[in-house]
Amino acid sequence: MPGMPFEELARTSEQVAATRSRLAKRALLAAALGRAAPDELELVVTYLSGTLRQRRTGVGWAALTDLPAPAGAPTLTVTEVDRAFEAVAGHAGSGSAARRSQAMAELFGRATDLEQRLLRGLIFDEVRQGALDALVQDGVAEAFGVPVAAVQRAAMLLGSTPAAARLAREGGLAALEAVRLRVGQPVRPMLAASAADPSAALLRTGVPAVADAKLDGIRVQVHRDGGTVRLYTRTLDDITDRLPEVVDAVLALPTRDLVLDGEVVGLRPDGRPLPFQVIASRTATSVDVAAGRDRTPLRLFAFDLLRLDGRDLLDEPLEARVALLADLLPADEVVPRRSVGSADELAAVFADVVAQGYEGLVVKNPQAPYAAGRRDAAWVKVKPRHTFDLAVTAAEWGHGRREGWLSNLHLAAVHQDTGALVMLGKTFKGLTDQLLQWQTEQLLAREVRRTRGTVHVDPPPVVEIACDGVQRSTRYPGGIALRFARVLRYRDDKTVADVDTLATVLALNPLEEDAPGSG
DNA sequence: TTCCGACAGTGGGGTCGCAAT
DNA sequence: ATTGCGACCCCACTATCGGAA
Repeated sequence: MPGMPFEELARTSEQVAATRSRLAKRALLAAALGRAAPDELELVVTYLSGTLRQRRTGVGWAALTDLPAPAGAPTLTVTEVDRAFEAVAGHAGSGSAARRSQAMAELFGRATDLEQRLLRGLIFDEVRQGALDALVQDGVAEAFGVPVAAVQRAAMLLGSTPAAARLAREGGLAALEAVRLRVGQPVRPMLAASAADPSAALLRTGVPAVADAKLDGIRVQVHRDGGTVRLYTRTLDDITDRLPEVVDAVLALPTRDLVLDGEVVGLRPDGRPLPFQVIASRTATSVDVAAGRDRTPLRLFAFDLLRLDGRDLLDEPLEARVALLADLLPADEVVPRRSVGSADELAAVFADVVAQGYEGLVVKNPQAPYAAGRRDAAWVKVKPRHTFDLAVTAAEWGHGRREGWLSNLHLAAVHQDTGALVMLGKTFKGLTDQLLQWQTEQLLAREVRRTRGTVHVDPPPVVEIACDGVQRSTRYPGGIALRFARVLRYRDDKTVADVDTLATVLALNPLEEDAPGSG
């Protein structure tokens, strides 16, 4: 059994990239899926989604310098490519970078030019063919003659589109519909769309609505099976070992098995949430967890219940799941929430939670079942928006569809004492194509200096910037950086004399609290 | 015919673990 | 001991296609 040529996938990817029609992309994907051998289907699904099966390979750009020239003729199979990545992933750690480079050189040396391009795309997560997991699910549905919704649901419950594809091929619709939520098998989380303000959110969810306080922490999915608890992140990574205090809290619940969805945060003595950075530090490390737990204890705030003591709740309406959650958990282990019946009421709740230090609200349709993805916007998040006028001191050339345009702007405030410009971060968000073109012309006309990839300008134009807040930074001279900055508009009526000061930006969030445990 | 939901793309800052220096 | 790389946590926004209205 020779196996599917990798070249065939490379050619499919090239063709998918070449058309903008989604229907045409879907047809190309379906054709390739239909040609895959049974034991290679999951790999084909993975590669056509633009990803590798191995979550971490340890291979980055440093390991891909000095690659051999492309092979003249294709010989690689899909399975051989997977084996090569499995080998380097296997000795990421014990092996040396040199060993990984060597293995990659061997793989690339056997790949044609077209294949090398796909390999690079898979490694760097930039295949850019205009099709990712969602479109591949469409392709799976077409290839095996099943409804897309069934593929989506099975992929959600299995946490895997390749696994859903295998079921679709082997057992059709019946096999897909037989998939059930299993304790210990993380499911893809339901996501929220976003809205500019509370009333806009309410227009999408309808009235009445459930308004949950939005906590700025780490999303965690909890699975308990008797005495065993597992915790998973949004991308379904297992972080159980990093949060023993959360495990203990779940074990203390009067239940045999459950699956619930929530946010992990830490609280200050006054009950207000800790900054995101502090929480991220705790959840990102598995070294000396006990010390971290003592210094910064974290807590789970649940907001949804997917299963309780053998009973599947995914298809129950939110209000029923929420009621069961309230019965099961102490009030201080559930996200603060209110039921609201009007836009005025919601606006008041929004002001209230923001004043209490929460990130905002997630407004929810009480009738909606639990379903992965953003479909139908049953959940809508709203956050307060802060704005500043800042100086654009430089801009970086864009990539991909922004090739040839100055895209990523360097933003600076004015120091209130010295008058010097202090860089606070960058942004490329909020720009229309028209604005990209316009700003490229404007900035080039002000060019004073150029370094690799960056054009420096003077005098700096002024932009109105929105952001979610500020955070500590070791990267920027002011010691702070903007969080989620985006361009609202250029202010041609303003000059650098009108730019906001560092003190003004800092006033948004004084960051006066020290690291927990230090005082 | 127009509208709008879903999707992909373009990247941002911070933090950690680990290997190389 | 420090630095650089890779991975992954949080995330906003625009353009586009194609089905819905």
